[in-house]
Amino acid sequence: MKRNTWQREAVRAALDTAEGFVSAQGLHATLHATGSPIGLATVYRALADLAAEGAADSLQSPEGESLYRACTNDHHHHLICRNCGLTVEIEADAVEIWAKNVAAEHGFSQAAHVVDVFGLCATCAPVAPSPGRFARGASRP
Amino acid sequence: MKRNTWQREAVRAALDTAEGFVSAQGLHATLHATGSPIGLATVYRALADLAAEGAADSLQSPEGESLYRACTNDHHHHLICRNCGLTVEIEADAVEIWAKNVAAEHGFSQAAHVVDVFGLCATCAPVAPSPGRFARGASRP
DNA sequence: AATGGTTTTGACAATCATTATCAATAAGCG
DNA sequence: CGCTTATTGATAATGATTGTCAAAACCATT
Ligand SMILES: [Zn+2]
Ligand SMILES: [Zn+2]
Ligand SMILES: [Zn+2]
Ligand SMILES: [Zn+2]
Repeated sequence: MKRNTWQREAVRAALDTAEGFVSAQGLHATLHATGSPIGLATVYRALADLAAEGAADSLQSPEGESLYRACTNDHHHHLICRNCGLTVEIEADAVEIWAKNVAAEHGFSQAAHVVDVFGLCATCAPVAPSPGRFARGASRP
Repeated sequence: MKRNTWQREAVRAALDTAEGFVSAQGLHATLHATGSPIGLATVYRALADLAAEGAADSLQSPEGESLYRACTNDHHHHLICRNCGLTVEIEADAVEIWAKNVAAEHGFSQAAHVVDVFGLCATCAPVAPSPGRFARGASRP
């Protein structure tokens, strides 16, 4: 049976207040900064649970770090500024259908997909195009 | 000045012969198995260079490992069996257009995108019920 | 409220991919 | 052939994530 602990609530609350995607380490630091004595491993576990039960959305930064965000419970994707981390939720029914079809056409089942768009937001576009946190890994367009 | 070494050629050749995406560690193991004394760090560096100059395509497995593949120089995406690693190149003009549009609509520039579909291939579907390796990372479909 | 079986926590060690070091090597050039 | 300098590679270091396991917390039940 799944039990309710203040730790899990703390992580859920911290996720809700967080702006954009955050890492487990980042969330743990934030929680500590607000006085919470929660353990790092617990943050990892709570985030994994939240993602597994659909309460959190997760993706991997191009550097390989797992990032989490409170999920609105409906499937969507993200448009992420690689300089400042600004994240916009986007829906794309056409992509959903395409992904489902392309998997089926090749005999694949249990298909999931990774669809994320990285770019420079309107605010960051003018400034120096320094290779920020999200600078590596994406397929070249 | 960039120099030509047999190590870089070995990595390039190994990438060309590799089936589907391979990790740096995997390529290094393969090279060793064929008698090459190339160092692990060198494989990492060569792969990073190849990816940077567009000769290799890279993506991250749901487990966070960086995978590489010889790039055919034209933009495409991949349908990957999460059990055996079978990879199918897929093209999706609709997705390309969508990605470009959604970025523009939100004022994003220099947009790149990550679009990959993971699933179980026809061969692996009957024998792999465990969702283990994909429990984390990708957006839920 | 007290009990007790079970789950969860958390400090710490362990793992594992990747990167940094840095002396030794070798590519390219004249 | 020698020189300059990029490159290599053994190894240490890093850093995120996971495993361990005794102690603490949860919660149904008494
Ligand atoms: Zn921005
Ligand atoms: Zn989707
Ligand atoms: Zn397969
Ligand atoms: Zn594309």
